[in-house]
Amino acid sequence: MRFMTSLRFIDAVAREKSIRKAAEKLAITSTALNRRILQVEDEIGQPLFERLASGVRLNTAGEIFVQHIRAQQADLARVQSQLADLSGVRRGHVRVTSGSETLRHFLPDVIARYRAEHNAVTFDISRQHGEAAEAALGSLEADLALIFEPIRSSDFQTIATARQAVYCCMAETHDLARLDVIRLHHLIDIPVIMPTSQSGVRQLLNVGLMRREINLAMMLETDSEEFTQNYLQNEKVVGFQIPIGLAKYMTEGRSVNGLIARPLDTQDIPQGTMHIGHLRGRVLPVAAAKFMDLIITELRER
Amino acid sequence: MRFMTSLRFIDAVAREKSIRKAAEKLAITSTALNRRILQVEDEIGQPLFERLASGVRLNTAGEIFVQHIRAQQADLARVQSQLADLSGVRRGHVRVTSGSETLRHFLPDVIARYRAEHNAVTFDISRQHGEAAEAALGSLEADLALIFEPIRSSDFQTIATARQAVYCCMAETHDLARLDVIRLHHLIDIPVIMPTSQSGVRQLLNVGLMRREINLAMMLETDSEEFTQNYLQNEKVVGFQIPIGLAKYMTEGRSVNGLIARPLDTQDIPQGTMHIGHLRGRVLPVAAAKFMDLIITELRER
DNA sequence: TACAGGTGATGCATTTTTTGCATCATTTAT
DNA sequence: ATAAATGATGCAAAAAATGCATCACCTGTA
Repeated sequence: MRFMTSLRFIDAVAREKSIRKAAEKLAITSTALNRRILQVEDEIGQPLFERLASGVRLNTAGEIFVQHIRAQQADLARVQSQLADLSGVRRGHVRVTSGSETLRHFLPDVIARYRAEHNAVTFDISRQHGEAAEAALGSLEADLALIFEPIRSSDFQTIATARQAVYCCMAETHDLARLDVIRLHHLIDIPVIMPTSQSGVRQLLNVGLMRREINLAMMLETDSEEFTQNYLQNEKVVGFQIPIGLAKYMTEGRSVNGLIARPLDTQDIPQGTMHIGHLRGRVLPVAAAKFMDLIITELRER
Repeated sequence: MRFMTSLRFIDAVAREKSIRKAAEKLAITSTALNRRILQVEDEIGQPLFERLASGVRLNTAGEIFVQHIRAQQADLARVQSQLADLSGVRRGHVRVTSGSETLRHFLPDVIARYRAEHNAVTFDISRQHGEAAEAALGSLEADLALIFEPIRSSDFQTIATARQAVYCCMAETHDLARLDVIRLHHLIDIPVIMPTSQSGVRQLLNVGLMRREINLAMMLETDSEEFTQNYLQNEKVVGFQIPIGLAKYMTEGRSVNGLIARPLDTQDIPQGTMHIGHLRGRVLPVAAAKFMDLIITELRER
């Protein structure tokens, strides 16, 4: 898009905080880039960047203007998606940001199902915890976010939610596997793997542990679902997960790959809410909107 | 704004429905304009215009794209206004569309008051009846609309309303001037000037007349407030107006320029509502938003 | 304190893009 | 049939964008 060039360049400089670095990324000389910026600043009637010895930084006007640029880019993407849609091509690009919970089973499933019908649609999945995910929506780097507790910003517009209880996850040979529902006191002196403190699951756990004044034998803290699941197969420890992060049927008590899931009693650990939504006030591209519809449908079936 | 040139050109062609005509208005040759359009169509990947022998016309893709262009232009205007505002200049441009009711006293008053404080703000006032006013908001040709009954589109976001009774307006020497409140049957056989049927006042009148099965002696139908007011001074006829369209103090029974206003009994003619609002989902430029605040304040005082 | 390594800005020649003229192929109204 | 519109296109001229070399400046380091 020729007519977006100058704006795209400004966005790049704002991100790199340096004209020369941005120029390199954009594969042009710093001279050309510098002059484009000077020209736009001239047209706007005021500088957008502060010039520092170490590079440049957006000033207040620049912040406002770059936000406009990003909104414009996002809207252009929506328009292109809509145009592709009406030409019957079903092209498009969807940018999703999510906590780690959905990355293992849920999102791969949903995306595969979506692409089975619209194989010209491409995806961008970024893994970010709640706050960062909301920021990504705000700076228009992502279209959709799946956030598990809590929602901080009022700029996040929730489209659908799903209540999720916390499950304990362990080898099927684990002593606790015999219980149908696990109480917190069962976990005393049992080694556990904890999610990191940014995660929603961890925050729910903290609430319950605090209230009951229970300390768990935390043997390891990680934000990697992959590590946790694999480790559980090797040693008799307990991990935590919500249904959306578990393989299908595990919530029904079946074991998968030697692992089994048991719910924590909701008297001990409250249920959390998974939020699916986007930036308030945005009109999503067709592809993103349709993908969100599918997510919501799938979510209801879980 | 160089980076808006191509988009501005396309908008112009869409409005003129002809490349050559648009080129003339834009003070360039049709060749240059034609090629810019071809270039954008090429980048978009599909045509935006249908080529007819009599000119061009937007196709579906074009409609979508032009709507995007106008949204961009409006948002850029908002950004510029915001930038001017933070530089302390208080520059800006406000485009208001309104029925005729407010053009005689209300808007001139409010604008004068606003410009007394912010004299670098310029205005654009267009007179349009309800439906057309809403369309102007939709195509982003106007920022604000003042509409007196009824609101048709759900895209219109009402920010404030004011109830307005219908008044009879006549020479102070008119027989009916002696009454404090006028009933519909008083008007039988009295010559009246009616607003045109698009106007909200006329529609309120129609409702009451229909219900009471009364026919008025309509001597003239006009959409010109100016004509009506001037004519009332020459002949003993009755015109209709709402308070916002009257000079101050006329609703209190005082005469102004030999004319006097008397309310129609609300049992006969229901009160109407004046709506002030903008296109749903729009973020208004600073100047427009502040001007709307002033309108609302003034409205409450009437 | 001097200096090396980084930053953005600028003059000038070169390349790329845009524009205008002349003209073509079509369609519509007379 | 013909005249008068329309948008498209080849080609040369004008304008704009780019790249190179270099300047002026700041910062951290020896």
